[in-house]
Amino acid sequence: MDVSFLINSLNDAQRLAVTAPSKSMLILAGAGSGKTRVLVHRIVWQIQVEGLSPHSILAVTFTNKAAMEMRERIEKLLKSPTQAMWIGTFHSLAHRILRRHATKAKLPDTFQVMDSNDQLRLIKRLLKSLEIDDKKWPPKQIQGFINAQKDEGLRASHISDNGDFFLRKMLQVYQEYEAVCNRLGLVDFAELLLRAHELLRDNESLLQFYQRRFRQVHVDEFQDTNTIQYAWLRLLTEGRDNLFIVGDDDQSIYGWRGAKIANIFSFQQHYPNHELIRLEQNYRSTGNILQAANQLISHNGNRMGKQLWTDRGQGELISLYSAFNEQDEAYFVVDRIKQWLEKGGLKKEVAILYRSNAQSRQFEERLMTAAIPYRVYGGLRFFERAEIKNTLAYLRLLSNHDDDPSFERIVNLPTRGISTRTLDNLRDLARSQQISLWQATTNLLEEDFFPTRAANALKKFKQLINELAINCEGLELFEKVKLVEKQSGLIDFYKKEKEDRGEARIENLAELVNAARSFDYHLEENEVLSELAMFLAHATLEAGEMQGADADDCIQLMTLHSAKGLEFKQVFMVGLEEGLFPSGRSIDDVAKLEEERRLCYVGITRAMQQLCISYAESRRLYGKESYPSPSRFLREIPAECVQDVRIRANITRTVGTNKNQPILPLTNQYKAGEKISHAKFGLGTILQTKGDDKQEKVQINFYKGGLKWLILAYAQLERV
DNA sequence: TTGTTCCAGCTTTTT
DNA sequence: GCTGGAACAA
Repeated sequence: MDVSFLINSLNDAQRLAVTAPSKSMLILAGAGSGKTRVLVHRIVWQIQVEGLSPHSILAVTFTNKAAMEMRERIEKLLKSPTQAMWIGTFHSLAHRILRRHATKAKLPDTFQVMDSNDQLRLIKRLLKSLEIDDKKWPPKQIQGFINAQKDEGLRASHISDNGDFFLRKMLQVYQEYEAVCNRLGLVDFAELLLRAHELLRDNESLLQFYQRRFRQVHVDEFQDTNTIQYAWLRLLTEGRDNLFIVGDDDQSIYGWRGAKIANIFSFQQHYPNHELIRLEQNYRSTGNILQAANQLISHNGNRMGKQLWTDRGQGELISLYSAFNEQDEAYFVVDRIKQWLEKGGLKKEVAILYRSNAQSRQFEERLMTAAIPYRVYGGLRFFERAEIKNTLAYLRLLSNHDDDPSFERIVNLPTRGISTRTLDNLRDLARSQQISLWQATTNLLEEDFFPTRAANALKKFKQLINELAINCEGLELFEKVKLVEKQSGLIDFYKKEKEDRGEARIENLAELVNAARSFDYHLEENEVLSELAMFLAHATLEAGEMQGADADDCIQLMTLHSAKGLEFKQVFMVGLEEGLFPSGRSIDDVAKLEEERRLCYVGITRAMQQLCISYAESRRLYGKESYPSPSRFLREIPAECVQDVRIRANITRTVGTNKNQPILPLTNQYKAGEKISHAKFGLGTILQTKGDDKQEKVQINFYKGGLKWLILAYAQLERV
């Protein structure tokens, strides 16, 4: 068979990666170096040349969008459908496995996934019932704590509080939270991964089954994997030498949500036979842009090392604009956009990238007055909208009466006269008897516990849910959704809202019916679940593309984070000021600062033709005027790549020298619960750890000094 | 049960 | 300086 089409279009490094014989591979793929292309061609190569069945291929991504894109590109190249191939996010694959082996995973068949909002609500409720002060133990922090532990593979029972009061409470909530989730059949995002890992770890035969099935495992954006995700990959592949990972340590920007660049280094140890290939030829940007990016990122220590290059010439210089204030900055950017459009450029080729969402407003206002259409990324997503979540809560309650978060959400929505007092009674009983709110309702109604009014209201609610269940029987999925929207009273409820607002909500409800109509899920073997339950899981795992058609030609506004993976001919990177970018919260922490620098690197490398960087000399922030100094990153970009747009700024831009970071000694790993002593702050207990080994940070609760994050390498801690 | 007022908090985001 | 959530009054 002629497979030249698979390799003709590739450069040498890409071809090596695609055609290497089966073994573990690490592809260090720089920005714009054709990483997805390599992944896609590699998979098709394995099928068409190595003769692998699509059935035996596993490909893991981080976002649903990336997974879909990969599947489409493979199908296009392969010219045949790929249903048999497992391509998906870590979470959706974990979910799939858990569905198939729910019992072995100690989950009820009807288990449902809850999103972070539901999780937070559940934790808040838990704190109330445990009578824990949410001032001292903020729910958000507890949520972060629980998720961080799960990301590390730790259950509450694995962690010892060592007598630390603060930590003990955290653990108590964690433990209680685990119990409630188990009782209610609810699984949060981190739990999906942890469960899936435990399932394979503890079931030898099952593990062997999947090891044999997946002859090749591919991972995209490997630098974003966290501990448990990597552990899961290791279970499936270690010793089998069949793990193919693609990543870029310089584009790791998600450390704050558990991603560990160190996994790349670990990979090199755990898979000693692996081959390392660097993709350094860039097909996206001009020479100037790449030179700036290379120079900037060279200020980071602890890199795998990589130099992007292009054979396409230097291109235009990078523009630098020093704005008087944030309004001037927006004015300038929109002015340049007008010029771009006058020269015949398209709106969708232009992106404004900022560090924080709050910065978008200035640009929106100016674009609006200039009557230039734009699109802001990152708002609420479809399945996260209140009206959608409310409808889904009804549907969830139909499929699982014990789903407390859903019960809480809609028991009095639309209002049906159920007071907080009544609800408190329900919660008390549910808590003391370890039953769900639904069961508590049933029990208390039987006992004639409530005064008539409350009792009637509750009966009405129960009756409504039961009736809905009966009426839904035998209906198509979308008819169920329609019926629930109508009979629950939600539609009438939203009709009463302010006109435009209510109308938008009702439109969304109609859209939900459409989503249900077009939802086609082919049940696989072993999957006994109803279509409804699968639809609900789908809604949680894939909160939905942010709305607005891609086809629309408009200016793109987004954070630097959400720009990762995208490219634009004209990029504006705005707000390069100390305290904003790098963020003020990262300035005195080496690891965080390096992540900010990587973020800047990501921003620069989004630009294909023109990059324009700006900063403001004065900026209104949180109601106060501030006078930030220009970002340090500006000094790390070589002067010869840059031109000042106005004679104004006189920041010194020197060709950055490699600040050779001292090689810090490898530090001891601390675990939550360990007691330590610090020269200045005294005694304390470790709460959690974060970051890579040389820049590992620990959160410590000091007996005297309170909560602190310290860098282990500098903190000079001693075990007690 | 709704509307008002007060107050904290304020990077980044996916699943 | 704005927002969302919680506490409170009518």
